Amino acid sequence: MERVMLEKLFGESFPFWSGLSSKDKEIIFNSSMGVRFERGRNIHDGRECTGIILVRTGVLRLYILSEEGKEITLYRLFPGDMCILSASCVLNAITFDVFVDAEEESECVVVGGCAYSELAERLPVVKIFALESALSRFSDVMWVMQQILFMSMDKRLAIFLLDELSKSGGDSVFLTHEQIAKYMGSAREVVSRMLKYFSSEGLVELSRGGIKIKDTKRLRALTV
Amino acid sequence: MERVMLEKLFGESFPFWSGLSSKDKEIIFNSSMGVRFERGRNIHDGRECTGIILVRTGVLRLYILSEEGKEITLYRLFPGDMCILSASCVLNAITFDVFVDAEEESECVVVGGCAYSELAERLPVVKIFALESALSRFSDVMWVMQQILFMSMDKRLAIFLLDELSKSGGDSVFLTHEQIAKYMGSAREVVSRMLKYFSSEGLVELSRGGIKIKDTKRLRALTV
DNA sequence: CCGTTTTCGGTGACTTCGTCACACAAATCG
DNA sequence: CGATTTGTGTGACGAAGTCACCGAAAACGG
Repeated sequence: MERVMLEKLFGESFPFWSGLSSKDKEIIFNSSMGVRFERGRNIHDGRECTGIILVRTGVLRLYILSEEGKEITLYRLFPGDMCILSASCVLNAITFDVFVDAEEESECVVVGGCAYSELAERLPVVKIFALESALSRFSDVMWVMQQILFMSMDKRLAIFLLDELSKSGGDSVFLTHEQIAKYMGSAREVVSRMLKYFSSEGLVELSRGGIKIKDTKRLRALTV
Repeated sequence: MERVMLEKLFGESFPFWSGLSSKDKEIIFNSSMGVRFERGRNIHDGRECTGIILVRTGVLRLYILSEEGKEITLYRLFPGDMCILSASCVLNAITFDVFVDAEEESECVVVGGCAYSELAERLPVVKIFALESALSRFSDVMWVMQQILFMSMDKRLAIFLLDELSKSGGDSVFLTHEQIAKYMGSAREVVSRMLKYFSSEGLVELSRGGIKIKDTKRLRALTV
């Protein structure tokens, strides 16, 4: 990856970047590398400190994993997003394991956790940025948990579909029931059944691998 | 509250305390006050910035609340513990609402959020301490969530009872089924039923307001 | 092109957990 | 000592997750 491109990326991702000495920038540069992850590939499994991941293209998914293999998706990362929870050595206050997969083929830049950590110990702004980033993810996770724990399935699915719709822009959501279930922390059968109900009510139209939203208004009414 | 006592409390609670100037200490002193909360009283409801709460005696309970009134206990605070999530103005990265109740009559010292915030903006160590404290609570909360989302009721209840037992020291847990259900994010009936099952298996002995643990070994076997 | 394999979705039976309604006994209090 | 509050027991039910299995659509490999 070219230096100029990294410089730009870091400038956009790290608010403290412009304040760094060129020596410190060098430390970050030297421990960074561009990586391409193929679709489905596991990137981080909670054990070692993978480092800070900056997403340039594609989609990453963060999740927690039970002993029986059940996954709960915490959130997804899109181009421009940063994954701080994969840098466990920077955040030693974090003691639970998160897993990160590439949902789509993804190009990322990974900043070595140790290099970042070294800077963070010397420069408070660097440390504070990492902590605040992680903390704002805390809020995201709480939102997910409140959804799972407090809301009924129909409401959650309606919220999910409308949210996907607003992200993509079109009138269809191209995800399998299996994927939706994973993102929502539910089971495929449950999603299928609910979607079938939505379809019977004329809210959506189903096809293999895609859901066409027919009645946004009534779907939105479910979300309140 | 006397100055000497506060000085001691802050010294034990804030690792940065000894490094503060006497002027900064004064800021904290002036915005702190000892408060006594009666049992059952709500202390913080997520709206205003109550400040940092230091528990001297009693028990506080942090929880989230659904629109329908369902509560999920995140964790409890015992003497010596600090509640940082009630200082929302210090942690603007936190966007969800937590509620804090006094579970028992409790004596606390509340440090005004704004005063702390003022210091935190000037002194990185102060800010970093707040962020790291909050982040380590993130880990606690994730542990709770993993319990709720991944574990079966019998396992969770066994874990809970043994945990309470190790806290109190004796051979009995003096909590009502209602309280246990609240702490575990479940329903009273569910806890009652499971306890009755435990009792029928000879693991515990039930009485009004208390549970005597009879067979620690078999109870522990349930937790694996 | 066709046959095989993989992926995706549908379905019924069952389990677990939470909810609701109510009943009753122990504790508390005026 | 009677009335109220608090703690617990219980059955019926509902929502969601699990399991087993099936068939159709898509992808793949000769």
